[in-house]
Amino acid sequence: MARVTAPALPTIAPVEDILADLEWRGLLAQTTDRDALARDLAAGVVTVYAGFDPTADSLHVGSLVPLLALRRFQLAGHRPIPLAGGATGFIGDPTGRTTDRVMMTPEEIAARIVLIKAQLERFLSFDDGPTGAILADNLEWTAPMSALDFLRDVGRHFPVNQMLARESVSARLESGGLSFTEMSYQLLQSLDFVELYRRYGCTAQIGGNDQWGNITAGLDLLRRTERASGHALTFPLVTDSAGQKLGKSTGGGNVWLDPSMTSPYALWQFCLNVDDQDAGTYLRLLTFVGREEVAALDTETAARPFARAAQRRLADELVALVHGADEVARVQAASAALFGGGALDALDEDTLRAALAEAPSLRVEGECPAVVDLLAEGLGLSKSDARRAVKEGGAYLNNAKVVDESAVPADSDWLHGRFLVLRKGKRNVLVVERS
RNA sequence: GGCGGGUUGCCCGAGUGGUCAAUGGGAGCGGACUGUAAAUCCGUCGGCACAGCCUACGAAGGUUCGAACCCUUCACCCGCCA
Repeated sequence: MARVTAPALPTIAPVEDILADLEWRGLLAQTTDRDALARDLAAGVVTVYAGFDPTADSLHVGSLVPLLALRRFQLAGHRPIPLAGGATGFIGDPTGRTTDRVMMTPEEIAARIVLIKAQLERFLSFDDGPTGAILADNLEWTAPMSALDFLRDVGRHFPVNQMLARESVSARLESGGLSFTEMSYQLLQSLDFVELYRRYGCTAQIGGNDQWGNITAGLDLLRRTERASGHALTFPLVTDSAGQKLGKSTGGGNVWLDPSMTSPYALWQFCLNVDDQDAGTYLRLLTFVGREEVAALDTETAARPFARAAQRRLADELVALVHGADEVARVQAASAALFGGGALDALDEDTLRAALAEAPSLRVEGECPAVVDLLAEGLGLSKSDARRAVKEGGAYLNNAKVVDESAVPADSDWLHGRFLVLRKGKRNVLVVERS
């Protein structure tokens, strides 16, 4: 039996020095005493945690930075703890916000936590060994605590003048103030660090650079209550070359990990459309591809930008990481079919069917609606938007421009008698199937 | 509790009785150019049964032939005072 020749995705390049690797990837913004951290990492298993608040029903591509960083630590022989913010999600982190968060009901948060936890579990190995990951939820130790205990045991250690000085708080004071509830966020996060230390000997917390204040607050609390010292490590806040936060699609929406919110196809397309100058950066941040290979891809992209080698690799790696290697081939086939540029009637039925599963699609029965209605329905546009697309010459039926706003697909338009490929602009494709 | 300021479309932000679906900027979308990239230029940018109609300027009432704009009450935010 011949071995399967398809490359094993995702690629996991071996790493000798975790800190050096993080630095090369552009994942090191600040650390507390770096030499001490390096010594601890070299001396044995270090338990590292990162927190994930349930701000939506799914994590998004941006959340992958800390999550994959946990995995990087695990691969380097350390124990990762992904922490779901069942309690902190209640409060809402004021960091980087100018107004109060909208409070969610406990039921909403609980439902979200279930979803988030399932996603956190996908990226780490939860074996019984010394580096097996531990899934934690800060509601576990926060919920049983009384308000009095909290104020006495935790609040006591927080000088208000220091809290006020923190960037996340002072920024809010400038822009209209914040509630006591929100200001308490840093106490909760600090308590998490201490609890994870007590329970699992966790001595390091990682997060975005905007979390620096919250993380060091935790270190302070750890020192005061446990007389223990820990480490903080933050990543630079990643933005693309246009200053957008990582993981925002061109449409402005988040690129989610949940396939029902962002399809594998959409994720792959998102990667393929990454700016040339961001592709290498993303490869470093969001994949485990090694140094030499990334350098080669950078060179290749600079030499033949139109081939988008880095973007393609990023797309393959990320889809494999998030949705599994099996999904990659399907998505590639769908993308090739829909963007092949050739005559669509040359495509075979199987390819079209595959595209149907990956790309936005629509099923019609009986009489076929007008092109405008199909676009609106299938791509989630308003009728006005769809009509406008036609008016502006941006609507295509089987790669032919649609000029008439009231056009209805003719019988001869159906590929293989049952498929239509509609497009709005260059990259929004819709496959329609009739039964 | 008192006084003052504020609440406009996805965001910022003009407008202060008719000419306002509401100036401008950003984001987004479409086109041209390309490589499903960037930059640039042009267009577009509430909804719909689309040469028209409907809904909108925090909420509810009122004045008026006519209100985002004037009045009243309410909600929320900010500042100062208690």
